[in-house]
Amino acid sequence: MKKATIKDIAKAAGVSIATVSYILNDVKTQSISDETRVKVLKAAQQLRYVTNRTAQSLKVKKTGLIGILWFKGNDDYLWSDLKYAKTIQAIERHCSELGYHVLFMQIDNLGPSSKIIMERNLDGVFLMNVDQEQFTTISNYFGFGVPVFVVDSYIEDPLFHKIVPDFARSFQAARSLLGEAPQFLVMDSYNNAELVEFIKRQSGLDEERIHVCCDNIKDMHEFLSVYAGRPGIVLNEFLAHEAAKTHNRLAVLCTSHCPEIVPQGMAKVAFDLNDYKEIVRMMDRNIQDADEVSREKFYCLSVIT
Amino acid sequence: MKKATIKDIAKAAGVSIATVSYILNDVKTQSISDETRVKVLKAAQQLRYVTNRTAQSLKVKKTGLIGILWFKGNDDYLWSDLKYAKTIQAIERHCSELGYHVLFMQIDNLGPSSKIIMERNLDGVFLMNVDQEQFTTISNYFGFGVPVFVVDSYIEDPLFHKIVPDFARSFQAARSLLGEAPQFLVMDSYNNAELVEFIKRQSGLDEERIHVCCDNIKDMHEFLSVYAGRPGIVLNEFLAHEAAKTHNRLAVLCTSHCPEIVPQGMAKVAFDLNDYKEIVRMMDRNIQDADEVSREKFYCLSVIT
DNA sequence: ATGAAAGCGCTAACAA
DNA sequence: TTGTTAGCGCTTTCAT
Repeated sequence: MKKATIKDIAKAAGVSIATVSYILNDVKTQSISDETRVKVLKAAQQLRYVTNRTAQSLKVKKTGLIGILWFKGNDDYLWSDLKYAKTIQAIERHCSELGYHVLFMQIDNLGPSSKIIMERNLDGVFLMNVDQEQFTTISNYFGFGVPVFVVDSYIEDPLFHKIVPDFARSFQAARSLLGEAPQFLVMDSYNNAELVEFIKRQSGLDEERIHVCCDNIKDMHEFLSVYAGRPGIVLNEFLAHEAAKTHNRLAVLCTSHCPEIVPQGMAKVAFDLNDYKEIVRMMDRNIQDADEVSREKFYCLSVIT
Repeated sequence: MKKATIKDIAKAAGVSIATVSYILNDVKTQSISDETRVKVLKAAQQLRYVTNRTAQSLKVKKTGLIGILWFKGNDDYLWSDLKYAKTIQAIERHCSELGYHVLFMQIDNLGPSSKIIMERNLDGVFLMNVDQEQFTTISNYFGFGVPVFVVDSYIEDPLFHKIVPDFARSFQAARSLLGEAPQFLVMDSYNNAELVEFIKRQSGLDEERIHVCCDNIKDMHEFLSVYAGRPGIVLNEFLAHEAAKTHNRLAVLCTSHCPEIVPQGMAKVAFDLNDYKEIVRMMDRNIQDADEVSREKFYCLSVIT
């Protein structure tokens, strides 16, 4: 029970393989008589033909494959799993809409893993949660014209597109939801140190009023105890749950993309994962036009309140 | 800046492409002089050669691609996202160990989507959360010898391998952790109705003592109110959190694979995702040996207490 | 409107 | 030990 090829169709329909290819691909520059078109299509159906994308890719030098490389540093936090799970879902959904398939890979060191980009001839790549060092590693791994979009990293490198939540607007929104200036910030951690710094800056708060959460939840509660009864901002729904045990004047930025779990009555600001539709479209344009000029290299996931 | 091919290497090293192929693939049946081996390897490195897996796949008729098709019915529960995110992570990790790459796809209807299996020539497939109907759809889509492993479905079809948590043992464990017979069961829902029935049976409880959770959390609390103060079992950590608000004699089966979020002091039974190592190995064997006899078609994720 | 044929990059059987 | 070559399934140019 072997799979049918265009050759089989050609034989069955009594035409050449070129003709079959024209018809199956609906090539516009080629005119085909209705008669043969029907003949071929019928044969294709009977033989249960499906395109062999491997062969097609080899020929057209486009695989239709988008890679998602997820750097899973040491942190194995639930919030991080969920955030990226949601992100991956959004990316896959929109890639799918445009006919792309998604290769998913967790990596812990970019060197060997990033070979996948070249080996598999990925058309485009999403990099999630990479730090500066990995960034430089990968950036000289290829100037091969593969569009690379980086999620949750804040790096000034014109080679890459950057995607982050719209922190500026979300802090603003949080403040206005609180109705007063926040006194402190508790935030989740990122592999990319620059992003952490960027977030801190955006919050407008002094360093000592900011706590970056690591594995130890005790530290957070200790930090929070200083601000008892004061209003503050928490990044990510899970930390918000913890903080809610001792604080009630909180606004939470839903960086894990699960606004539904924020405790009732707590002010929340979410981000729009549907923005990935536009982002994937942009990647697609980059793929079509190798030298498409993309002015803007920063994409901010828009705020939902 | 084009990518180097074995042809380029051959030219650079002054040998034939066959020789290059032999060396790069370390073909055992072929003896190669140390001299040429070194020459070729050096050239390969200099040219930054990486295998073109597309071409290779076409030739050897193995893509090294494993598909994960995730049926995301209507339910878009957090617990479900997390459960399958964790599962996908485990599968990817172990596939990676064996040199496979993972194609990830969310589907809402199996017909068109499952074309990916044929188009991309997937070597193996994991199907997650499919119901009976989709099952039959896909099962006649191919007897193409692609090993298919089904996660969270309970169907008697010798064509597929089934993977489910070890419910029998986990109920047992839960009971003994409770120290007494559970009076009720609250469980998460699955697309696969048979699995739901199977779980109910395994619990050993009467139908009316079992509540299957849908979107409405109110229903659950209503159900629970009947059993105030009585011991019971909850499937999945998130529901456990809800239930914990009114009940304290609970044992939770961690079907979302996040035992770390079970409230302190609550009895919990988890499942071992590392079992996927063996499962993926089994799939690998099936791939190598098209007609490998696998006696056992059921895999139960083992219990951790 | 249709077909012949080259060739994408690779492997492997066969020849030398 | 090394090289020649056919061919995997497809697209596409150029003839017919």
